[in-house]
Amino acid sequence: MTLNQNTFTGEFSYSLDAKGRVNIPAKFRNGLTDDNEQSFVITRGMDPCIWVYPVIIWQAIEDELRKLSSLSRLNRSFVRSTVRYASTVQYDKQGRIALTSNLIDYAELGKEALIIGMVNKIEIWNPTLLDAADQASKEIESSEFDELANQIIL
Amino acid sequence: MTLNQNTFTGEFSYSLDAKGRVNIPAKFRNGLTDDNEQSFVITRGMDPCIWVYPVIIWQAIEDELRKLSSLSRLNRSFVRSTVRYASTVQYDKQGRIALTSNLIDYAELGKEALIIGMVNKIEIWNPTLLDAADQASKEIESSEFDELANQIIL
DNA sequence: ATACATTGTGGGTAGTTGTGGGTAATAATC
DNA sequence: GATTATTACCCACAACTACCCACAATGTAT
Repeated sequence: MTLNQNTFTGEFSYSLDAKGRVNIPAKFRNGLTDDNEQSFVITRGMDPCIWVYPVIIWQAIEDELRKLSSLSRLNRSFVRSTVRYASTVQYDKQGRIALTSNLIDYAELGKEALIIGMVNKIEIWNPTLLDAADQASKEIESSEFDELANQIIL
Repeated sequence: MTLNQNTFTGEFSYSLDAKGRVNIPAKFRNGLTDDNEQSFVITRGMDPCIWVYPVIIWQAIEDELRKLSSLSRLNRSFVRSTVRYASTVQYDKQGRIALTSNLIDYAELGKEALIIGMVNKIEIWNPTLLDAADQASKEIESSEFDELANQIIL
């Protein structure tokens, strides 16, 4: 089955082990192109979660960042904040990646972890925090969602 | 018979088996173009039912979502809510797809399932819930239907 | 009306996937 | 340099999923 490559959808409930490892769902691993060499870049998300990019996709982001002039203070600050917590990880023979303690703290991860496909990247959430985020957005966004939904035909 | 491809109409009453599989009506399978590789994307409907898209149609949606920048909180939230429950499934040699327990719960499916063609997608309903939805809409919509009917030539 | 093909339903089996933990190699600390 | 902590690699089990075969009911053609 040749679907879109390096593309992720769906939600999975997995667990962090004592060593801070999480499984990458088999469906996601199988969708990875070979040039990624079983590797992802993990970094802080803009929400309180961990973002996981295929290295190939991440390289494109790096290229964009490279174009931003360091003369601007805003640019420097933006580049720093996106790159600062990023590291490359390769999954082991069981399909797991090791998260850094820094990122685990940031996303407030306990034993449970929700893994969510976000098209071009993956998010790792503390289920409780995601619920809270869902609630918060539900009230605000329903009308704005309608507007977006009008642009994209479901 | 060469009707419109990837297009679905009609209602079928099928059953879920113990493993959570449903048959896709033969008429729907035969209408699928080959580039779908016998596969659909299943996800939450906006009503309490399951939406089933031919992968080709879904890929167009994904491409739209990919264009939305993750810098906007609204966009992140929108992408997450659309993609979160979506997964690709391929039907087996008997023409069945396996539903996820998540979606079965959401649509409150028991043994009976109503499968309804919705032109560019398919809906899977709990018959009881569909009756209820029918009742609820009957009262409200008849006048609004008239308005829509003026835009679309039947 | 009969024979044949197709379609829907059920279940068994083998392979895959998630999870836990053990051991060796590397790095950090005193 | 010795000891401890951390990281990477390997193996093992249990749960789940995908694949296969079988049968019954329905529809179609001769």
